This record gives sequence, C-alpha cells and structure tokens, in this order.
Amino acid sequence: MEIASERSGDGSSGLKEENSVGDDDGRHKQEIIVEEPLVANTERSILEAGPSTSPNKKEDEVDDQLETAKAEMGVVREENQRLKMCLNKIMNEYRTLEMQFQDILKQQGTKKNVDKGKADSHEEILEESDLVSLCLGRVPTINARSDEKIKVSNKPLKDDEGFNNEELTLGLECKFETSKSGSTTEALPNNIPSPENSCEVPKEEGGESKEALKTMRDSTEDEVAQQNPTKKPRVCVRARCDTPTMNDGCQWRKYGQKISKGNPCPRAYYRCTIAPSCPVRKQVQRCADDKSILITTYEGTHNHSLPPTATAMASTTSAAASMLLSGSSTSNSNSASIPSATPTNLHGLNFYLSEGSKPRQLYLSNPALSSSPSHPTITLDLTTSHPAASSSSSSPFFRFNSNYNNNNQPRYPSSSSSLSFSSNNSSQIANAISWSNGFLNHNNRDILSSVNFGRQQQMENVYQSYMQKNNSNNNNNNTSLVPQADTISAATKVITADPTFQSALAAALSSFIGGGGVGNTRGSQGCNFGESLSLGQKMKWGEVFPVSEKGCASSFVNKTPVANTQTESLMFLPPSSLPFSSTTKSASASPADNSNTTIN
DNA sequence: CGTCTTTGACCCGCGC
DNA sequence: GCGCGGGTCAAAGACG
Repeated sequence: MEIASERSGDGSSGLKEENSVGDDDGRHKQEIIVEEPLVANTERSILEAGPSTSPNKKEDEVDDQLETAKAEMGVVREENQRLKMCLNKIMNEYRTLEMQFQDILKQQGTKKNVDKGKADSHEEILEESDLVSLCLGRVPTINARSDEKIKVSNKPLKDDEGFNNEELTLGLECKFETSKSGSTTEALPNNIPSPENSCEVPKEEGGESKEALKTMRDSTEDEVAQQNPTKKPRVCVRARCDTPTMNDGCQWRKYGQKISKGNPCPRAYYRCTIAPSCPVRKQVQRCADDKSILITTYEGTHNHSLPPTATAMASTTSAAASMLLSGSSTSNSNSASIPSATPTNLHGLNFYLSEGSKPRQLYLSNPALSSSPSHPTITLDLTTSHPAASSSSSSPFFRFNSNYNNNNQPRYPSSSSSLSFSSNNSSQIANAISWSNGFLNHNNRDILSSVNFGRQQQMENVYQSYMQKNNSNNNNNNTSLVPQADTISAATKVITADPTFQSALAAALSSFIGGGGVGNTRGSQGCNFGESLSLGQKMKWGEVFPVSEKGCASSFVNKTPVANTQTESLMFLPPSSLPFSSTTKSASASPADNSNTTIN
C-alpha cells in the first residue's frame, strides 16, 4: 500500500494494481513485487516506441529520454526498496505483537475458566464470536476461521503491514474470503462485510424469481442467525444531507417507495446495481423530526467489487454491522453499555444498537426507522457535531485524544489514550498513533501523500464514541450483565490497538474529505460519503492509511456530512473537493428529493 | 432505444 | 382469520 500511495503520486500507471489493494495479502505482495517491473516496462515501452515510431528524431532526444527514464527508474527502485524494507520491518513487528496477543488471550481464557468455572460452552462460543465480530469486516460466522478472525481483530497496533498478511484483509473483502460459497465473489475487493455478504449470489442474474430471492435471503439469514438469532442486521446512517441521497459511491436503482407509518416522508428503496445479483439494499428516508437529516439504511453485503469511492461507506457499514453482531451476541446488557447521553452528548459517532426483538432492543435512535422489528439495526449517527471542531480545525495537524476510560467525560481527555495524526510536511503526513495504554504505539510514515485532513472533530467523535461503546461494555462487567466483559474488554483493547482501527479512520477520513468530481452514477446523487479517495490525487485506501484496510472502518466514521453548517469545521478541504457533492444527474423525485427542500 | 423512476398492486410477516 | 404495515414487483412513463 505504501508503494501504491507513493506511486499514485506520480499519477502514472499502476493505478489498477492499486485498486486491488486490500484484497489479500498475497495480492499485496504481488503488487509490491510487480510494481517496479511494471513501471520499468511502461517506461521501457515508451522508450522503445519513441525511436521506432519516429525514426527521424535526433538521437539526442532519445538519449535524453533514456536518461530521464533511467533516472526515474532509479528513483522508483529506491522507493521500492525503501518500502520493502519498511514492510518487512512492520511484518516482523506484527508477528511479534500477534504472538503477544495470543498469549494474552490464553491468559484471559484461563482466567475466565477460573472465574466462571464451566460457563456453558455456548456462551463461550458467543464470546468468541464477539471477538470475531469486533474485528470489523470479518465474517464472524465461520467457526473454522474463528481463530484467524480473532487474530485479526486483535491485531497488534503496529501491523500496518497487516494488510499484507492473509489474515488481514479489507473489511469489505473479508467476507468473501471467508465465504464458503466459493462463488465468483471470492477475493473480490471492496465488498461490504456486512453479515450477509456471503450470501450469495443467485446463480443467474436474471433469475431473481421470488423463490430464488427467498432462498438467497434464507441462506443469508442462516449465516446471520449464527450470530444473531433474529434477522439480517442493518446499518442505519443518519447524516445531514441536502441532497436526496448520500453519495456513497455505489450505484443504486430505486425499486420502490412507500410512506411508512410514523414518518410523513416517504421511504425510498434502492438496490445495488453494480452487480445484477448484488443483494444489497438500502432505504433512504428523511427523519421525521428533522428533515435535514437523511437516514440511510443499508442491508446486505455486496457480492462484487466496489469502486474505490464506495469503499468508505461500505467499510463503514460493514464495521457497524460487525459491531452490531458483536453487541447483539453479548446480551441485553448492552443497553446499559450505551451511554445514556444523547447523541449530542456523545459528540460524535453514536452507535445505537437496536435489536428488533423486544428483549434485545437496546436503543432506538430513530423509531421511525426501527419499524422493522425483526432486523437488528445499528445506527451511525453522523448528525452530531462538535462545537470545538471549527476551532481545532485551524491546526494543520490532525490529532485527537480520547479518553475512552471515562464514559461520561466528554472529549479529549488527555490522559489515558490518544490517537493523533500529524503531518510533518506537505508531502508526507506521518500518522502517529500512540496510546498510552501500552497497547498501541504506532508510527507510520510516508503513508500519506498530498493529503490534507480536516474534520478533526469528527474523527475525535468517532473515536470517542467507539471507545465509549467499548468502554461501556467494560463497565458492564460490574453489573454482571455482561458475562463476556472480559472478552469485550480484551477485544476493546485489541481493537484500539488494532491497525484496522486506523483503516477505520481512513474510512472516516475518506468520507470526510469531500470527493471532487467523481461523479457517482445517476442513482446516487447527494452527499458524498466515500469518494474522498478518488479525489484529484486518486488516493486510495492504502495510500491514506497503508494499514490494513480490512476491517474496522466504518464504525468510526462519524462524520457529519452536513453540508452547510458543518463545512466550517473542515480544516483542509482539497480545493476542488467539497464535503458532499451532488452528482450531475437530475435528482429523481425520490422521497428524499421531495423533502429535500426543507433542509436548513 | 435503453435505462431509470414512478407508483399501484401484490406478497408476506406479525399482532390481535 | 383478519387487518395492518413493510417490502417488493412490474408495468408505464420519463429521460437522455
């Protein structure tokens, strides 16, 4: 990834390879190996073509070109070497940390046995799955891979290169890796890892008969059921958005609209059209209370590769789904774990776990959307903004501190843990994460190039909320409501230390950074949620955060896509990029559209 | 002409 | 069994 990022700066070839970043480790390695030759070949071909096509040109020109090309090649080689060294170093660190983590897990397991005696095996399984779930982007349902998943989720902070490791994969892709379907979707990058992903793809595109759909749903639900006895989890994203829909990078086709009870605003139903058989659906509806808030509910997992611009949202939803699964599998006690604070109190990304089934109902952020009781829903509330955001935005550095040890403490606690991103110079933003808790102390350089980050506040919010959630889980330990408190605690630590968290941040960042003109397809006009990476720089995930992209992501995305009020908090918006862009296509008269006029 | 949106009808699950 | 409501289908229209 690092390589990819640096090379992308050149704006030269190799973009395609970069796109594949995040698939699997093997691929990464390949890319690294291949890249240099690739460039060399390209330049070579140019050099060769020159003389052949224009024999009349002076030899001097050819010589100049040769020299230039050689010089460039040399630079690239040096860069490649340097990156390789970095990668190796990171890999070594990762392995070490992984071993340490496993030791910790063993110790904890022993401890649990002592404390609980013989807790039912079922519960233990759930706990395990919790850990798995926490590893965003992974499919927690497959037992055979549970170990791997745990490893992933607990990845040590430093494994930036984790993305090179097979165990680590981009959250979007993870599902496919684990998917047993063995369908063509395997190894597809950028797939939303939401719980249903493995579902599968109907054999025939056109064969979406009801039975086929039903079968598909059933299979999906079965998998989900392993984690959650109810139905498909949904990820609900609440965001302020002027446009009819959030531009999340995917292509959607509207297939229905209805006025749901309790909300005068019609609800629009969209289906992913990137792949004919893609099971992903989304519902878009304006909030009844505040029509400036756009509520987008995602359901299902993409069974195809997603455009880079869609990865942010996809990873976000997948991560949220993972968290949802994790939360639902724990117990009702989670309700206690959720800070009672209102969204505004949280100042950030608020996770409301709402389990459809009554006993599991945790928190309904928006009753209007929880109308479907059978679907566990996690809500990402991006509508809250931090007042200090604008003030802090002036800083060229991206940094936030979060004290997740203190639930009620609003922000930036100084002490316990801090996550900071700073840029040393314009061309390189060193992202340094140092958590005093001892789990994380990570420095990653040369990763970010030509990228300016803003919205510090939002990131803070995201992180804090995330920490709060996890922390609250830990607190539940006292109430004995959460039998898996130890596990959760461990998982929390692991997550915070997990490089995937960084990827989550990357997702958040990508979402926050307005995407420039990458137009989405017609169907998805509106707030940009995932195009940041396709800005003029054509940055990619790996480029922003070379860390493993597998995983976590989205849950941290707490950005408030608010167009008007929130833009103030943007620190360094790329000149050409706005937090949200509306695609060119004339807005359809979708429900959101209709209500759009009421915004602000 | 192909694609997408609109919209009424239909199906299905759930509660009473 | 019935009614309600959510979700989906599919024909018709709109758009480029």
